[in-house]
Amino acid sequence: MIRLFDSVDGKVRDLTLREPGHVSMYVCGPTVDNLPHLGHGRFTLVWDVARRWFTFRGLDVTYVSNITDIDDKIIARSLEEDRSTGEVVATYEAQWWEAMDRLGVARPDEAPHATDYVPEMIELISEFLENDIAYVISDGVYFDVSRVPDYGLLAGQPLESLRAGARVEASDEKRSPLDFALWKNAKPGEPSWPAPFGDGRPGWHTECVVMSLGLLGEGFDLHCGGLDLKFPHHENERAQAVAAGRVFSVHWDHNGWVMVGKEKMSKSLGNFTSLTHLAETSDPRAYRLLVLRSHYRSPIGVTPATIADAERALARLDALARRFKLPALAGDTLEVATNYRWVGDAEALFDEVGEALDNDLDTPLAVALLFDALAAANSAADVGDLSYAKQQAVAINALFGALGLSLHSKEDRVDAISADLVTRRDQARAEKDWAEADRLRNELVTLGWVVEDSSTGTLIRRP
RNA sequence: GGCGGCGUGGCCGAGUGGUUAGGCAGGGGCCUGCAAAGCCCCGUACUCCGGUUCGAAUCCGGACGCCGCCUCCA
Repeated sequence: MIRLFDSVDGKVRDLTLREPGHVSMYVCGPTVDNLPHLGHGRFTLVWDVARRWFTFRGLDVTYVSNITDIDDKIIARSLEEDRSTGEVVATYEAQWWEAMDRLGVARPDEAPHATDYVPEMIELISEFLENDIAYVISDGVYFDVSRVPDYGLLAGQPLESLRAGARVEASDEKRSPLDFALWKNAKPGEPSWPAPFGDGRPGWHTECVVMSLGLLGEGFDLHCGGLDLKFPHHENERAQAVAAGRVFSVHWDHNGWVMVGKEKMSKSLGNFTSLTHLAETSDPRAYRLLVLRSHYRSPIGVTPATIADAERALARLDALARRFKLPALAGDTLEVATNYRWVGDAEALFDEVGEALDNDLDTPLAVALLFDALAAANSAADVGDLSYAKQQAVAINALFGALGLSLHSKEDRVDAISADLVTRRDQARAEKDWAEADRLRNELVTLGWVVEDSSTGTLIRRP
């Protein structure tokens, strides 16, 4: 049984499923108004890992994650870049998927776009207006949060204390500063859709309710996203579902921030590093390993230093893959445990790692166990127990694959000149001509190779 | 003001009331012609002050410091 933290009560509990054997999860996706940043990377990695693990365990996962393609920021961006919102969206959505591919984040089963659900949103808003749950003011339609008795459930505070601390000015026409826009009236030149309550565009909080319920149905299992979405975004989504008399997600969970120094990385602070930049300057797997090494709800610092640290750790994993000629796993296909044979200590390792991951996705413990196993595998191989070593190595590879981390064992293509140097070096070594052997090694190093000796002679690879 | 989180060895980062987290870096050793890769050993940490306890980094209380949410944000 998989246990997961629930943001509503702050407790870890069994992930109960609507349909046994099937997990329906909705992950709030990005607004494509700019390059994806490290914070996006974290949430996509965290929930990709969750999805992969559930799948590995044999659950049938339906993973839905939206693309917000209409929003104030997108409009602002189109003015800034002097091109249509459609072009802005196309550009940044393409960047988004490219970044996801580089991180090895598997594509969602469904990636709905907000603009494809406008009619459904209009229908919902109309329903709220009819029931006096929403009201019209000069700039649009607003949701009356006082109509939801347990508003504040996710915030962990009753409506009154939320209202007391509200930073938004209550001086406008809203009944409460916490009331939020369901529909924003179009200003000249802005993209808009016709609606009975005036041409305009949907507010952010409405799209996810409509899309999640539309694609996953009532009472879907898990709704997650970054911690910053917990309130007010998720609170407001839920409020709408409740007001509409629909059963919303049963389980909520949120991942922690990416920190920049002591501050949270965020759009408003403008302190973000793009995933595009990260991919250009490091092995994208390093970020995944970094994410795996900390708990998903803890804040993590993603800096050149921590990324480099992870890259060095990765080198040890890759060395294992080379040593045992392990196939690269993960990538687009989600691994499933039943495709492997778990016997002896491999089974024990799977049990231990599985227990860790089933317990609120304790990836740091899982990674620690896998590194222990790595040492054991190398150690066994060092003393000649190759069958045990290989068995462990295969299991380690499979389990990292289950978490979406692929170990690289691929051999680099060796050009004729380098191959010749290798041959000559092996010859020199056989003749114990160390001076010549070292000279040839230096030549290979100059050509950019890492040179290692093995029982079968000189091995070269790219760093 | 309300609500929530955090403070661990050089760095990153886990953690259960009492026996090793793990990674990176560093030191020593083994292996190696020398390296590289690999293996083994080492630091004996837990903001401070009280308390509970045979025993607390881990539970309780307090202090200090930091961060976040109550606008937009993954």
